[in-house]
Amino acid sequence: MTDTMSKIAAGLERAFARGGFAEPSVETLRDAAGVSLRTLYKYTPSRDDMVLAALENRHQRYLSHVFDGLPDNTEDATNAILARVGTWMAKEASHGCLFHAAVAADPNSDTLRRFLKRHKAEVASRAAAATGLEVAETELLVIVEGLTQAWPLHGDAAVEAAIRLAHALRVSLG
Amino acid sequence: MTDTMSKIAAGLERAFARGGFAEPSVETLRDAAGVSLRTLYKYTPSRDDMVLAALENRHQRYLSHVFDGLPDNTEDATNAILARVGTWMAKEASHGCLFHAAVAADPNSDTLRRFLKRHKAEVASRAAAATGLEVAETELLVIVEGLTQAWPLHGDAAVEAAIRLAHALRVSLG
DNA sequence: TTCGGGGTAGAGTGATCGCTCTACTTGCGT
DNA sequence: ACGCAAGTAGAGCGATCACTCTACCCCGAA
Repeated sequence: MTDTMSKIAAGLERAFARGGFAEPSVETLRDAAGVSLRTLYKYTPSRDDMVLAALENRHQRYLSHVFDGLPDNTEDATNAILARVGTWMAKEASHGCLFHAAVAADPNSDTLRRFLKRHKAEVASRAAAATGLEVAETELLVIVEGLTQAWPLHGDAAVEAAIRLAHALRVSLG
Repeated sequence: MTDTMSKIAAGLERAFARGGFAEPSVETLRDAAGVSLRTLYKYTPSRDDMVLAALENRHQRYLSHVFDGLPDNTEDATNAILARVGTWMAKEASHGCLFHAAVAADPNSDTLRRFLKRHKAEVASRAAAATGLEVAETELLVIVEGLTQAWPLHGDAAVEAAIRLAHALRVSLG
């Protein structure tokens, strides 16, 4: 990945996160990317490609933020993951999950739906491994997704509720 | 609400549910509503009003589907609510929550954000009352939201995971 | 010194969009 | 019988959109 490409991807992610996927015109995206229209189209030959580039950037940054350097103890790791999802929402995603937003804006795109599925599957699998809750991966996904959607409405109270839910789940598994 | 208005609202809801909020043109919406362009604009004077009319219709139908005629026993009611969310997803919302989709398509609209908040607050409050879990309303919202988001990825396995989570929550509350 | 790859600036194009307007029809109360 | 409210059909308008194209600049290697 060239320097120009990563600069473009970061700018596109910022623009779509701010304005959603429907509204920003290609000119707005160009300004956010900080390159000329010709260069933007060279690296991302259509607006749809710009969306994909932004999501790829988002995917890597999200995984990094939530899963890098977790504590070894599985219960500590569980609480850390949920708290980090909260800080991610606060700093980056006050409007909600960007992948769901992309699918919502164009629900009939198979490419976007596959991208969403891949992203969530990797999140769930990494969370299951770090928390030691592999036998309840779907429950874990429900908690993380629920927290992501409830955070815009309840803020940190949603984080605490998610942590209590995860604790109850762990207890119920013995 | 006149006959024409409810026919329009039902058609608009169908059109936005199928195509998302960004893509369908007003001509497509007119076809879905089954009226002339002039009549459509008489009842919903702008495309934004068409979105609001569709969401209002959705709100009523969703509450009806999930909460009408629940069993009295709180544990049965809990399972029934989560199962009904699953059947709702299967029949009506295979692309995800329509309210989140609307906000995602236009994340800077205060009107839409307020609408989303009102909808989710009413869902959470009705769920808390029916399940007897008023002290854990936020946890309940996390479960319902998590189920809604996880269903497109895992189908009925998400419903079962949500039911297990709700059970663990009830046990942990004593 | 020259030349080519990779960048900028920005005008232009055809299509599509939200929305309005004119002209006509239909059904009902008096 | 008549008038009016409420509907249909669809052409037209101005703005905006995604995308292309021309013309130019800069810099490092041969």
